[in-house]
Amino acid sequence: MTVRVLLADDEHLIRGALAALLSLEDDLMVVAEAASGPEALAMARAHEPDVAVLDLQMPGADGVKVATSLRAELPGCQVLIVTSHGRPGHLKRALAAGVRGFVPKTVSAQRLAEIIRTVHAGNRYVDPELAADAISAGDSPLTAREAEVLELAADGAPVAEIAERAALSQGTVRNYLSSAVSKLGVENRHAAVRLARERGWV
Amino acid sequence: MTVRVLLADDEHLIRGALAALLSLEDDLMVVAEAASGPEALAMARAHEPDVAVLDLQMPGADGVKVATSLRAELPGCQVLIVTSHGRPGHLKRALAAGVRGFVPKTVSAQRLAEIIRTVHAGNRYVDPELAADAISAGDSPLTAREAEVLELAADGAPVAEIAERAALSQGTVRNYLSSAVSKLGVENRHAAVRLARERGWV
DNA sequence: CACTGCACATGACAAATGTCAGAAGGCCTC
DNA sequence: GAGGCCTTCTGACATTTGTCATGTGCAGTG
Repeated sequence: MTVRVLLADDEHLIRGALAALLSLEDDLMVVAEAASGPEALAMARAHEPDVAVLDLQMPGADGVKVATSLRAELPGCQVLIVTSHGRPGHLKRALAAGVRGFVPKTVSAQRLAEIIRTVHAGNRYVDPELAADAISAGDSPLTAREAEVLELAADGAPVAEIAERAALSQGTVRNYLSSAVSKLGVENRHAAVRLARERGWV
Repeated sequence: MTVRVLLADDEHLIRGALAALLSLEDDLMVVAEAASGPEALAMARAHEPDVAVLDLQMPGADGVKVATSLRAELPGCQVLIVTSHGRPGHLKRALAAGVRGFVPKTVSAQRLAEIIRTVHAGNRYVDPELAADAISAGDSPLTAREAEVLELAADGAPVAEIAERAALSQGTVRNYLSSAVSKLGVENRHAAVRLARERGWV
């Protein structure tokens, strides 16, 4: 019984190479490839794969978003996320979206093939190191608004702009920013943004 | 006549897949693989490849640094850089370091194989799109100090800290920051940092 | 040699930001 | 229903920035 696989990654080089390698496995068959989030969805609808191997960062819609949609449209399709930069928060989001596997690109193709089988069998697989990171990073100490404001502050926008975009008063924005900064124990909001990014909290 | 290739990329999955694909070509032989900058150098010394295919972002030392060292130690080895995120400035730095080829990971393995041959033959190859970006991005308008200060400002450090680390007075730091901001035509230093990053000027 | 551009500085002012106290309404929980 | 936490606001204050004018010294260039 062969496992029908959908491969989505925006880097042609990697996608092609991966497809070739996975095809060497007798029980795996790459039935579709995609280079963007929306394309991955379309391909999934057209080919109904057993397992979707998605890159976390893709143009259009990221792996987690695609996974969420897939979950709703093709419940029989298991999702496995592959990523280069494993931020702890992403793992949490991915798991919440019903993703069954989460691995860094540092694994070998051999291992990936095994993991695809694991996931296809209905089991979960999370890279132990990423899992450890996620646990040690813990939950976000930020409230919903704090995170929202921090996100709007991400591109260096002044408070006035953040306030406008969030439909809040400037004072409120500064308060949220201030409390986020103190919760994260950093110097200023820009460092806060970076830290929250690293931890995957925004 | 076969081309002896060194492959360096920190992502095992990609490296392995690439090695497999390139090995399908009759005239290419992957003689060594590395997962970090220093390792790439060591492997190059040991195996003296004809062409080194380096990922731009690797732990230890990035592709351009490795290229610089290789240039000095193994003049016969041509360097080809492969990257996911092609920032215009990187291309310039790479070319200055004597790199013969620069391509994004969105090319196919087929194309990559051709480009390896091109580079091995002593010719240069730069992805047209990246080249266009680099040209349109132009040269950095920043002076050496401005760039230096901007870099120190990158992690959201306050002026006082930047001043200390650069051994400058706070006023001077603010002046540099201010002139960088106005040269880049952005709102504040944080946006300046982001823009300079994007353009590869820092 | 005068001119230009860069490095570096000071001082002063305006604007943005960070911090704090306080206060009101909403929601949840014991 | 009292207490706790979140959201939202205001006002006041200290600190940090951004901006500008202005100065010196040094290197390179026509």
